[in-house]
Amino acid sequence: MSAAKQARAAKRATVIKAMAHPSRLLCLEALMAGELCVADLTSLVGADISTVSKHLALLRSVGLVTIEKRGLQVFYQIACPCLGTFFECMDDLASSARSSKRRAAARCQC
Amino acid sequence: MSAAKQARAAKRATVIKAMAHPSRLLCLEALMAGELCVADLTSLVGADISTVSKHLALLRSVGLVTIEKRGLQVFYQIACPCLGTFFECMDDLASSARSSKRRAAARCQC
DNA sequence: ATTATGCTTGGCAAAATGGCCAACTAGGTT
DNA sequence: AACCTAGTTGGCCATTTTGCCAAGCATAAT
Repeated sequence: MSAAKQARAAKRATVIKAMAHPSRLLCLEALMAGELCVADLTSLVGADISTVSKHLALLRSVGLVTIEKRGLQVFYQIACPCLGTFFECMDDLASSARSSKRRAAARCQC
Repeated sequence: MSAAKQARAAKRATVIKAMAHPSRLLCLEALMAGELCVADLTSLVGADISTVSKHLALLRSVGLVTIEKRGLQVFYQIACPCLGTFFECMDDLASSARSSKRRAAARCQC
């Protein structure tokens, strides 16, 4: 029983950890408007292309994005359309951190 | 423009990173059924109480939970009711990782 | 065939995280 | 006052994460 819950928590953590980085969130956000290749995402993030490639590989390994190779390029695409709503909810939390219970709850309208 | 997006991504990452650990997810999940004190959560997680206390402090620092002190105990409470839906979505992703785009998208119904 | 382009992978150093023990604080009890 | 009881905080070490460079790989162009 508890073992099953811990296993589930571990799986969830794997996916959530994959999102838990500014560069990776930036990529996810950009991809929500449509697919982009690695070069596009690299200029967006502003890091070395190898770094961005590894970030994307991580997102892909947990299923948050999928790829499609066309010619020399690799296009990354969002696999989970629900992220938008969730991100807005995170924004609300971020701006009401450490506030009273009532205020935080009021802001969260998911 | 891009600076604003990066700032937003950083804030989001702070909140999401706070969730990105099995023990913290276990706590959040348990708290969704109602408030619990640190001792309760500690036996649930199965780690040292000091470790759990630090996990909870982190969740609180980003506004995911709030506290209420009563007597000697500190009761932790969920601040963001939307987490349930999101977690289910993560479960779907976790079980369809590395699958084709079509399958992954089909499973995500958020 | 050679070269170029787009991306991935290996390796390494710096930084951040996680977990335990020990020490401390705040609120109750005797 | 002395003593519990419930949590928090500091310190330390082990592990993980992050990011750059260099090297490798696959596809396309010349």
